[in-house]
Amino acid sequence: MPVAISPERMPAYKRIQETILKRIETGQLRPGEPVCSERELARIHGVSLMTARHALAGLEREGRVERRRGAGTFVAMPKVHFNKLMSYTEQMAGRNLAISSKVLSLKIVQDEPEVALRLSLPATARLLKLERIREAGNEPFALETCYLSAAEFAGLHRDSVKRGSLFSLLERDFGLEIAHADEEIDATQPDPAMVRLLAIPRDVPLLRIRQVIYSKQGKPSIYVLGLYRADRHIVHIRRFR
Amino acid sequence: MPVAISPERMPAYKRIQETILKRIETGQLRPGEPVCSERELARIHGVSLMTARHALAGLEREGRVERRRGAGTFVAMPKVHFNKLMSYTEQMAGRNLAISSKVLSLKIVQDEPEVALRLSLPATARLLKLERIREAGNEPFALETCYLSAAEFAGLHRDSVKRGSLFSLLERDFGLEIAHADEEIDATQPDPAMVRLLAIPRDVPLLRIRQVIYSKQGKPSIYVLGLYRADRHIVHIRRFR
DNA sequence: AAGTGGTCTAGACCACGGC
DNA sequence: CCGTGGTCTAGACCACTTC
Repeated sequence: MPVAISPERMPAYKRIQETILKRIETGQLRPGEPVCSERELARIHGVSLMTARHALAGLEREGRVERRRGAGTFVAMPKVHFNKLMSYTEQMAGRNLAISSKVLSLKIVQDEPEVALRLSLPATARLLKLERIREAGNEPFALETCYLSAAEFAGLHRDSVKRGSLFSLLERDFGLEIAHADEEIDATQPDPAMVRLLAIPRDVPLLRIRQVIYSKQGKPSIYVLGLYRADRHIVHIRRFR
Repeated sequence: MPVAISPERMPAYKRIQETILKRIETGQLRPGEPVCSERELARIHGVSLMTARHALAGLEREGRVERRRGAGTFVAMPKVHFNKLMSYTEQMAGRNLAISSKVLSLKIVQDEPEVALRLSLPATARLLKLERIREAGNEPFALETCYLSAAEFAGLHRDSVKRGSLFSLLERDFGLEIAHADEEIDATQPDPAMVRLLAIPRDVPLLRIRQVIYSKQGKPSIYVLGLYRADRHIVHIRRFR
């Protein structure tokens, strides 16, 4: 969670946003209920109308609030998070499946130049390669292979990876700020090694998802190759016209 | 394309946006080049600074323009359209493949209640069902089955469907305004009928994409079940943290 | 130093919605 | 009718970038 900056040097419009967000998050303000009007906010916070407007307009852009001319401003209905980048751990948290993962290997490789290129690194760069089996209820569901710059993420050890989510580890220990990921999805027939690893019949196709995960600075930081048994996984996305 | 409202009753900030957009689209203003500053715009259009600001802020939200404090406002780099909803025809337009489609059948069905439910129609509603083979270079690539409310889209005939994109047909002849689509992606083994229809080997998996396409009014209007040979299709999406 | 965008004021009129 | 959000003015100071 981002630490709140001292409210001293925070712009007025942002202060107003935070007080409203706090009231939404604590449940004092429920979805559909009216938020203070622009004029009320201006009076309460001792700012001009334009500033109060700016605050509400920002919240509307973020989808937290809905504005209806002539009627007022209302807390938006709870967000459905579309196209949200989540780790396997996070995705499974919503279900009541006992999810675990098994580290197959964590090593440094230098012979996968095509991956290095995806990460905008020189073809000869040293890469951390992490292979994991994802399981739910002790049944293997997927194989995920992550690649990271060995130079940038030096000090990543098998022990730290074994417990908990890689995302939160990288965010906490390496200050990585994840912004977005570009994904390519197709499907393949499992090869014999995959059939054995995932303990699946030969005729279950695998969803293959290649992710390049970018930091807020726009740097490609992680490359993930995931193979998911297609009879147990569905990808949900929303597209816009 | 939305018809331009008479500029008489158009807000000043919107007029300013349009003049800038026109200069971008005609190539007078190229990506990376500076747009007039707030102060210039205010002077040129005879409006206050806040109004000029409002115009630029809107363009920035839409990703048309990039603002850098202390430096200026610049035309944004050409948009990469992520998570953009496009018909098969539109997707293929970018490639230099001769794409065509063959209508297998267009009929009215009443025995697929699960589809009716996806369209928020009563289970017994009559549905238009359109089955098409998509081909590129005379090679079959995909099977797409579209469902629409027979009541709402009465008058859709085989002849009109045979030429051109279904999307543009519905947008033009039925005033359908498409807003977004929710997709589910997984993969399956082709059954014998699919092997024959697509003329593929048995071991090529199929990407299965189920789309519910919504109108701007929020009504689910089209349901599409697509089966794409996975060795010839990749789905691209962007996810956000 | 000059110019830019970011924040802000203290007002104004309009169009729209609900009562 | 009154209150709401939507647009707009004519200024102001600040932080920042570029030169």
